[in-house]
Amino acid sequence: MIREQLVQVLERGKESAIQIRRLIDHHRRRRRQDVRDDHDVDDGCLKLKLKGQVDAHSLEVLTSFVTALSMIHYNFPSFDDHHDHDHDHQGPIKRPNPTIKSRVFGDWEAPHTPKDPRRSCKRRKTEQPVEIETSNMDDGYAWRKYGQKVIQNTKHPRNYYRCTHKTDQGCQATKQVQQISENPLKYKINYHGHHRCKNPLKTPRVYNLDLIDDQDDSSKLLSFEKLPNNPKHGLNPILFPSSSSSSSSSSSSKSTPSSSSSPMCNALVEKEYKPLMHEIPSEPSDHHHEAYIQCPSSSSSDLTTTTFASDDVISLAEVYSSAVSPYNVEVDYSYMMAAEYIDFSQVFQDYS
DNA sequence: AAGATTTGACCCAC
DNA sequence: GTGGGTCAAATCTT
Repeated sequence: MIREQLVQVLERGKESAIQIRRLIDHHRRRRRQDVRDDHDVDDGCLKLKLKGQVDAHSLEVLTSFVTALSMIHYNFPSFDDHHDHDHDHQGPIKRPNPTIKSRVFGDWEAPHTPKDPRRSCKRRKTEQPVEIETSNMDDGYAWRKYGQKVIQNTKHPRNYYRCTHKTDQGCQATKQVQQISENPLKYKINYHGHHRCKNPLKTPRVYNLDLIDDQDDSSKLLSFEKLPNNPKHGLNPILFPSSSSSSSSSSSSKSTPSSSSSPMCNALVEKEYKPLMHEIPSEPSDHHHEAYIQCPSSSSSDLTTTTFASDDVISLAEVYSSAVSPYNVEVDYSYMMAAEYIDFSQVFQDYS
């Protein structure tokens, strides 16, 4: 059973990787064609659109890996042992005896000693951190700073963050952020542990996605913001076509999503919108809503349900990902991992 | 007042 | 003994 799920998750990642390849090839061909035909090419617009599409697919690839690894770590803890021994060239890790120490999502907890409460929090990190370099400090998660340390041979101090939900939900995710000396505009971020909290994201996210219908040029974003013209349920799911040519016309008479803080938002939300989703009228909640999701290309009977926070602005891809996740609810949140984790500078080098 | 940040001290691995 | 990760009280911010 686990094996099938694992294959399924990885297959999805593979499919998305193929899509990325196709998108880039398609973009290259189209560009060559435009140059050959002597057409004016709005390169900036094209690049933005391609980036959005690649963003979405790369998110799926990343999610596939994260989900698969989580499944492996969770279901095959013995695999971790072999894995560590194989890759640790400094000799075998002195791992505590599992019979007396508990395993918590890849980290080994020290035994609890009431005399020294601090010691119970010390643990040996056996899991390799995920290391990225980025100029964007904000990865969308809610972090709380708990320390700062001057590290040898570095110009800037290292900052330590833990998930905001460590205390209320026991989330083990932490990250270390350090400014890179050679390039102060960039940060090296090490992520430790996985988010196990129910609501890891601090703000709604917006992605520019064109992956629902390749012929249709529009991206589709769903807003769950409360609008005055729908007082009954307080929910007004909206489909925003995003094939905008001008930059900012958020002053549209119609409503815009609540997460206007997103830099992509104004560019995306412009033209008239039309309802796509049908909310479930029963039990409206202040915080979460269930919603029927209908794929534009599917028949009307083909509906799935999912739940999102009332002020979420999310992409259809996230909805689909959430709805079809074969694993469990925890995994669903990994679909919302920050797209910024991927460095696209290489991908788009060709087009700059 | 509650939540976030700062910062010196503590603790563990090396 | 030292460096780095974490704690927790004090302080700041909202």
